Amino acid sequence: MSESQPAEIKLRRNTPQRKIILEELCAVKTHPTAAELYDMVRQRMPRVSLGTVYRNLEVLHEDGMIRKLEFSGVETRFDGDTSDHYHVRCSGCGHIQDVYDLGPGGTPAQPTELAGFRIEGHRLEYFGICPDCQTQAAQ
Amino acid sequence: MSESQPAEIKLRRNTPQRKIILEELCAVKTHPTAAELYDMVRQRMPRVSLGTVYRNLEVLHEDGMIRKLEFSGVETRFDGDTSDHYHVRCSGCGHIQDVYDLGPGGTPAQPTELAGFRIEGHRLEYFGICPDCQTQAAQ
DNA sequence: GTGTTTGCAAACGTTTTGCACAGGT
DNA sequence: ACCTGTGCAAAACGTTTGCAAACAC
Repeated sequence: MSESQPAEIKLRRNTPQRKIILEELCAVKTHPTAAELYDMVRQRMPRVSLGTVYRNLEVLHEDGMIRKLEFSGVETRFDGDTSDHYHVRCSGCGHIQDVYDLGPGGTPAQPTELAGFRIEGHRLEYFGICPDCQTQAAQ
Repeated sequence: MSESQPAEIKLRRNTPQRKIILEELCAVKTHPTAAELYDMVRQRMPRVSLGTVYRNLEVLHEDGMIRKLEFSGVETRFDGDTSDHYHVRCSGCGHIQDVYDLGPGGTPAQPTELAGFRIEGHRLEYFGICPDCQTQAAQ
């Protein structure tokens, strides 16, 4: 309800769980799912729960510490690299690769090759606040 | 496994269920979820099942009759309009609006306004076949 | 007749949640 | 002391699937 622009900073306790989850995520160049991260964290902290991993990933995302890769149709993956880049996903094995350079123009106009991938297509989706919700928020 | 380029046409039986599902989807300019479509179809065919709706939406999508809007993080929505266009999704209410013109350049470079929406961001994701899977497929 | 499609219900995998307790500040 | 964060387990959610019967061709 009270989602303001600068995303009011919430008070956070600095728990070892959150610290380890972030460390593990930042330590890899893969883009693990919550379950994969859960396995990684469990090696250092055996009694951690999957719910905690989910809750902390959400918190870290809210605070802009990590990126959430909600690739359509498949499980969410997470990225400790918050720098500006895009992703290619393999339709075959699901592997996700970082893309830092979209090539000349930087348009979505379908490149045929990207980071060695044979590109089949792309998805460009915008999100924002619709006219109705803007009106409602103004009150 | 055998996903060839021209997508070999499968033999389809022309069932009333499939016909009605397609009709209902094409009749609206909204982008209904499978469950919403299920409700719509049920008014004309009370005994239809949700599984049938899902199966037929998949079939219609395979055959290129409809578009699947796998907006990240939320349930899949469907679009009877197969023409080339993009979508904006409202972060507030979830409403999805068609966008036929991305504006000058047609780049993802964040427009601040689109179809009356105040744009907060965009997501551009590519999909294709990774080098490893290409090698594997070549054999 | 044959093989696809259906309705039904149960299963699936991911994510979220309720709860009582532990622990950071 | 307060109140956020935790582990645990169960629930919720959207979607898929197994099956026997029904139906299109």
